[in-house]
Amino acid sequence: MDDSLPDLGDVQREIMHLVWEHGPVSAETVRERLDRPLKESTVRTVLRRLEEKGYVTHRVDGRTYIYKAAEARERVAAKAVKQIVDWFCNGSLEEVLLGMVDSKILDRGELQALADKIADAKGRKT
Amino acid sequence: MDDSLPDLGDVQREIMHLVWEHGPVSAETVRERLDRPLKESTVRTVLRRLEEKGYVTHRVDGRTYIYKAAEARERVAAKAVKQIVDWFCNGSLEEVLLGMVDSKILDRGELQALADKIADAKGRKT
DNA sequence: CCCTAAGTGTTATCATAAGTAACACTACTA
DNA sequence: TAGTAGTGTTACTTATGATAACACTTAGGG
Repeated sequence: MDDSLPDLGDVQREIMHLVWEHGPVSAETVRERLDRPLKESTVRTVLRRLEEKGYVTHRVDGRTYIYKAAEARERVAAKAVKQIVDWFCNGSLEEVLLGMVDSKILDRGELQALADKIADAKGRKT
Repeated sequence: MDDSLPDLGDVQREIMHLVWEHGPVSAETVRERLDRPLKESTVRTVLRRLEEKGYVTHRVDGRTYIYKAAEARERVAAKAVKQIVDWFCNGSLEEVLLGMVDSKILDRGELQALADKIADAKGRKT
């Protein structure tokens, strides 16, 4: 979970979402809340693989594994973004942001607002 | 090349880099510049697959296919970043940026500078 | 005290995709 | 006209994700 994009398939991502949203969960809980109708064993397999990859950890409660996220959502996202920026824009985050404006993903106003908000936040904290 | 992360393997990414850096290129040119020693046919296969995925297009020059990028680097990066932001941070780019600070990928100073630069650029243009 | 159910460990199948490449076909050019 | 450069087709291997069955274990109810 380090030097590559979040190598997560659809199911894995969905499950990570549940783990992030609903705090520590058992496989059964995950299965219940999941949209798609998966078998217990399937859910457990996915959780195990997520653990192998370092996305979650577990503790044991009685006989039950309780999984929790190993890292916050935004951190995973942040690393992924960094990876993209490094791969495609030589590390220039600015370039990516401008690319977003360029491809209408972000409009100038939003970017401006974002810049302001960040500038503000920093002003207060530093 | 739309609703998912750049689904590119290592070789594919390397080749895209060459295409982006060196403008329109033939398979042979790519092969020459590539770090790893790949056979012609391998390079052509990769280029063909990149074309299927919409990352490059080609025109024919004599008997030779000349490939060029279908989309600018920053745009591909921008879309990828958007995907990440949507998947992991409910579309909040701000959250991701703060996540980057949080995971020491970006320090507050840099973020500040970035915010300023962007604010400036906008000020000039809008 | 033993059996059942809940939960885990192990193992497997299938599909897709990436990396790698050989081989066959075709059409200029010397 | 033959060789070469370039393409089209096809293929093999490995990895991983989605999915799941089945076997094993143990705590708790009867």
